Amino acid sequence: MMMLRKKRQSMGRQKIAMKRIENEEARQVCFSKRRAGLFKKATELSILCGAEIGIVVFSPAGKPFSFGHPSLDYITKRFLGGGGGGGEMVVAPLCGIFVEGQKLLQLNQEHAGLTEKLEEARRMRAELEAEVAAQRGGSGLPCDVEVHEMGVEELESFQKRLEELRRNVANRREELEILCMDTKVTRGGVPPQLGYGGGYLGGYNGLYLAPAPVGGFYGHGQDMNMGFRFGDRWYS
Amino acid sequence: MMMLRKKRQSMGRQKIAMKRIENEEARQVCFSKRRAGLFKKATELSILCGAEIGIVVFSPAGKPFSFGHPSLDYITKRFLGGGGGGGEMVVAPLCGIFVEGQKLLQLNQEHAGLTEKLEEARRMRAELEAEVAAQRGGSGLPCDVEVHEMGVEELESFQKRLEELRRNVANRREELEILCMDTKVTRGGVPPQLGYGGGYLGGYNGLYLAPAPVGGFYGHGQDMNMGFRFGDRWYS
DNA sequence: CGCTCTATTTATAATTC
DNA sequence: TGAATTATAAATAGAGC
Repeated sequence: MMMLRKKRQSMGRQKIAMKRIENEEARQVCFSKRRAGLFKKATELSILCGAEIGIVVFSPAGKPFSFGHPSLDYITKRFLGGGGGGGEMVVAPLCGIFVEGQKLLQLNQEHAGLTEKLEEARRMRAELEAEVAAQRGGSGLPCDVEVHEMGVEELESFQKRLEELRRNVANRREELEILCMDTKVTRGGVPPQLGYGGGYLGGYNGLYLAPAPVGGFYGHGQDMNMGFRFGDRWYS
Repeated sequence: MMMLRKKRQSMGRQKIAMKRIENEEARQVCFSKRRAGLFKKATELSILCGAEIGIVVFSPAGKPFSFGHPSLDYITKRFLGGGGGGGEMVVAPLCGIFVEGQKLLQLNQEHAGLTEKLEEARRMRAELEAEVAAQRGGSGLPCDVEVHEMGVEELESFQKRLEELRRNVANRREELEILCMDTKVTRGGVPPQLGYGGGYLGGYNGLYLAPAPVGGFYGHGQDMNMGFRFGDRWYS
């Protein structure tokens, strides 16, 4: 028998022409994805090769985004100062950023610190949540291994607790029998605190989450010359 | 006889770890390729989406490279002008102050928001910690109230567990007695597999937070933070 | 939007010249 | 270095939630 292949769920990635995407929505979507991709590439480059990178991007809607490793400020200063190997001082293009960065450095750092702490707190929370869920789910009883590790005193007190519990269980059964189960009462379902059975495992780091760039247009740009300096030369 | 041409001429692209490439030559090669790739991506982004991009990169050897569309200069001015569209700001100082004010405002708001979130996360964490502690402290056994809420089936299975546990406890006692306690053995610690009850939930993929490459390169940097501004926020 | 999924296109690590 | 080649890892277009 043939394996009945599921109907194609997508046509897969299609090749696209290297020209401005006319559809506005598609263009915005593409921009978001590719900006993320670009920043990721930059991150990788800096990590893998120890390169220092600064990027500034204006979205089609005119919203500014930037990336910097170690920081835009640093890159700016370095660029201004003429950098190490290059020797020659590249003039003022980024000096404004430099000035700005100088004064904002402190706040930025503080901000970065806060973000980090937030991350950590959240991670911790997820872990704890999972732990709670695990204990609850496992009926809360210590497993055999744990019992096997106990010392005499621990065993003793543990035994007492067990006795107590047994009494409780017995009582409860009696109670239930008396009630004669003509009512499906109580026990709505899972206690609310439990939430998700498995615990949150969140895979994605929402690092790139961002407020939607909404903004006016500004009419210029498409046909201005593009190029890049490569070593000592300019390419276009 | 067929010419078995199958012999692999290369192993193809191999996956590489996201960490600094130690081999200097390989690092340089990788840098060249990836810088080209980065600039190409930037070009595509600007063409496809009409975005305006400026990039500055320092090679691991300290050589500066830059990319700009329409030009680095333009990007710089625009960035300085805070999206004014005109990009005509000529007087750096004034411009800097202006931009700074704008950003300060943004950052301050952001700061406030983050602080709030941090606090909330901490509160949540404390709560969960308390919960965990409570369960732990109670030797992990469900308390009376919980037993009192159980339904018949639950009670039944719970009873079974209790029986099992009792057996374990008994066994353990025997074991201990046999050992005659002339050796303080066992109880070393927690068996490795047990680890922390919850297990690792790693939701975090350090993609963009990668530990700085420890670039002893330019003699600075270890403690600088990497990050980028995305819309209104700074990410690190 | 922002995230997912899938099928493809691209980017590139490894290798050779 | 630099320019191919090759096989595989990654990015991402398109469509859906």
